[in-house]
Amino acid sequence: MPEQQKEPEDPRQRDRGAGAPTAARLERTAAEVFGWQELRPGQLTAMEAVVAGRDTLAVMPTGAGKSAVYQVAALCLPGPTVVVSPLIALQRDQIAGLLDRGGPDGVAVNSAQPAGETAAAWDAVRHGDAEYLFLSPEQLTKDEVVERVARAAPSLFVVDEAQCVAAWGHDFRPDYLRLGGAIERVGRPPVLALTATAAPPVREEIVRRLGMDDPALVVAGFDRPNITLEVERFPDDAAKRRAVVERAAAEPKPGIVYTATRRDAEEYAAELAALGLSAAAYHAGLRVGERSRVHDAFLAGEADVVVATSAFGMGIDKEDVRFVLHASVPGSPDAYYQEIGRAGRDGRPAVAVLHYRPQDSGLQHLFAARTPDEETIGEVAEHIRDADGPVALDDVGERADLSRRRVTAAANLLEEAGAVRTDTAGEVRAVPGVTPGDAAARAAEAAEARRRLERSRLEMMLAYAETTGCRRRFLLGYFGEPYDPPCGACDVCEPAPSDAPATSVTAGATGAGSGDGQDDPPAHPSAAAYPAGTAVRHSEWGDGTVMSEEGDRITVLFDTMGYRTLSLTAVTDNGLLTARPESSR
DNA sequence: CGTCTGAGAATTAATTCTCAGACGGTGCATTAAT
Repeated sequence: MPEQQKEPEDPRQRDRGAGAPTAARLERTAAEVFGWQELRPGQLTAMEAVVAGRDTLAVMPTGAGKSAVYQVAALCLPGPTVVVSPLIALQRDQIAGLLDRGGPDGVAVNSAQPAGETAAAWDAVRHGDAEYLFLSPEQLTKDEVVERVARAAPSLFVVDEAQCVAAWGHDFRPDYLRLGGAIERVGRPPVLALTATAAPPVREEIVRRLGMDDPALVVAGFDRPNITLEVERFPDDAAKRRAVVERAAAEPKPGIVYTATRRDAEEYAAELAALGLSAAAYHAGLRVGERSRVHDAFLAGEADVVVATSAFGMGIDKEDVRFVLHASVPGSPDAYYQEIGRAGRDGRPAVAVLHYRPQDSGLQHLFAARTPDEETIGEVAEHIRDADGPVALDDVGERADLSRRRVTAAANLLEEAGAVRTDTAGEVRAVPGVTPGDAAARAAEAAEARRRLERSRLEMMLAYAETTGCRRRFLLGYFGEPYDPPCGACDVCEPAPSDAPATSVTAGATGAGSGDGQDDPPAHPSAAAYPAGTAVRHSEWGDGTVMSEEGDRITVLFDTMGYRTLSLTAVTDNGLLTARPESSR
């Protein structure tokens, strides 16, 4: 597999005296303890940074390669390693994987295991018998847990599936946004954040929320050239449903079909089963037993197709998934790339097909529009002020009669708005001079900015569905990776045989002038003025950064407005955009 | 934002239509009732 690697950190890092011996030690550990004879370049780079004591953000597309980074690095550091993982099932898999490979012991602390097991886990941590301690972010909101972890003096703090910080932290699982505080409280060990998919603003948010200091960024193998990208557009629902079912039946197995609702998952699964396929639905409304049965059957190769909501995905460590179909458009390119990334991990051909009907974006629009109500934020602000000193969020929740989740989400927003601070004991207090009314208004403004970003992500997803350019270029551009089309593996660069007239020739494939109008337009003179990464200021939308360029259009991520695609002609004609020095950020 | 559902109306007796309201995704931890 082609492995691309970026090291924006100081290249001199490699030449430091300890560099080479560290690499050798890491490689030896990987081979002797885990049986990995070879490390990929990205893996080794990330391990070296971690062992050198540096905060590190690693963006790597496959599950197996990511875990190896902390598993090996941990053994070259003195104390235990804390691994924050979003799903208890994922923690179990990791611990079982360590056991299978004869690696060091891992233990977990969570609500789903018997008290005896938790007690044994803490014993193992206290006696230095556990190299890895797996926790959910929620566990780290408990003083008792934080104190026990701090006493164990961890030498590394890992946040696995770190995209959850940005994707779930704002509403669904707000304790993700409080991990930075927890890291401080357990002694501020070096932080390693791992994710398969993170666009630049998501990376920035992970770094900021976790309080990472001058982190090394390792991005490896972002493109997945063996996955063919297609979009099929449908005006009506019935035709779309037929196409999804037919495609799922026709493609080589196994595969995944993603739906927007639980109900759709059930219906598509039933239709496929009626055709004689081994198909099962998977969503969060199923009983735990049924979920693990479907999950296990898929991994064991006993199921042809799993039809699922977004609940199915993390922890699907299966190499030979041949297709990922979307029966509805997801809410962002981030979610889409994450989901199609489960196809073709073995490097063999796979296909990702988005079945697009514009009305389907309505549901995603709703999700992106939801925002915490100002009244709740105001109430929380008042209770924090009335406490007249540091107060635990649990107590605020009790007094305000609000769920812990809502209180935490509100407190996070208030903190972002500068109206509340969290102290070293994890308790919150009001910032003097800010009235609860002001606080709520500022927090609501922060929430509104967030909502705009979510909506613009959805717009980018719809733009992907409607683009007339290379789809790979579009997606990779969104993730900050320049790409020169044609890719030869999307429906734009290489139309499917059925709708490609024999005479049509891919633009640029031959020098012969057929005059078919496919020639690229001449580059706009000012395109060069705004390469990806350029910091710009818009007269109306404020500061932003150019994310990608395509033809005469550039896509800019504005700090408070989200993603916007601009016509360069309009930009230059009206003087809308000025470059600004990077340092003004 | 879009779709489904159920109540009630209208209307060629058992369907058809309309309209208001509900609902839609992701998981942890904790608690209460068996």
